[in-house]
Amino acid sequence: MPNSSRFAIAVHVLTLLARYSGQPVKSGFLAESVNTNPVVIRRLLCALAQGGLVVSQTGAAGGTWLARPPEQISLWEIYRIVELGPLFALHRQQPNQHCLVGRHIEEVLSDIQKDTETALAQVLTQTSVMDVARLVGPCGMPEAVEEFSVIL
Amino acid sequence: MPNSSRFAIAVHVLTLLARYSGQPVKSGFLAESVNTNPVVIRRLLCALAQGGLVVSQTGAAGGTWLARPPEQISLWEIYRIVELGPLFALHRQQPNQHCLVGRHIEEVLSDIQKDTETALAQVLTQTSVMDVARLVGPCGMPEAVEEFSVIL
DNA sequence: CATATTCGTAACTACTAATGTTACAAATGT
DNA sequence: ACATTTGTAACATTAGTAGTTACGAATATG
Repeated sequence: MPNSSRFAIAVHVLTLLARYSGQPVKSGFLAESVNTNPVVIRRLLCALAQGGLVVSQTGAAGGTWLARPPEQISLWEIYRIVELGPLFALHRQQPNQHCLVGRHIEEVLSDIQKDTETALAQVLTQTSVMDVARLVGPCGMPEAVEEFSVIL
Repeated sequence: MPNSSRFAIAVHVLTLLARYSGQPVKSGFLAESVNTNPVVIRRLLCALAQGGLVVSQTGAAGGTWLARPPEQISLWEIYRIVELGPLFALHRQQPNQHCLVGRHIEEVLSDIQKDTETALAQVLTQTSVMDVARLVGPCGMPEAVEEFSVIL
């Protein structure tokens, strides 16, 4: 089973930021929508900030917003930032170097790893955060951040 | 990204079986090449046998061999059998259904999941076990299974 | 038929990664 | 000043992977 759900959460969070663009959104609000702990969200936002996708501000009236227009943020960028490591792992222990297969299998697999990564990149590059925001529902209605906690 | 090295090990093992085709190969021999425990190999072979890629026989002079010519076994088949689950995970907890994004994000991500899986399949389908066996080294030299442990 | 060999599988341990949780310092608007 | 929010450390929990031992079942060979 695949490991982290960070990519899914990151897309979710960035989609929210796109829909509430212009306002600083708080980690607690995002956590409510994702249904997790605010610290989990802040950890993720920290990585996204270092990746240049969002900007955060501390203090009262602080929060996080997109660093760029959502049309210019592709899912591939998000994936690269939050999902460390390749699509499948190579050998944990080095294979037996006295065996012809053991001596060369890692390089062959490494090449295949690169091919799969390229294919994944091609797919994820085609979709932007804005695309996701539109798919989720009609965009442009500037709902207030406050409203949401009321509905909840 | 799946954290397991099962796919790498499976390709390694099947490549060995392709190179020693015709003979039943023992799990202990495969384990020596992979540099792990024979039980780990047998567990993997068990899955590959259920997936129809190999045949095993118990008892003295037993072992495992390919169920089909290696040209007819693609890496995608292997991946599907040993690497359970999609390329990236969705939310662990259900998102907040009172939020528009929370209500629809899973379906959007699920569609993207399918697209990435299709792309991965296209890449991995292009390579067969025979291709890997050839990349690893000159094929066709029917080395005896015995020789290997001597070299070791 | 008896025996040695090998697979299939259960049970247990060790290790690692992901996630949830609490706590608190630093920053910032009012 | 004070309340609020981020950034981050520390720790517990859970799940998945892999290594190991053990043993029954199957099977070739003498």
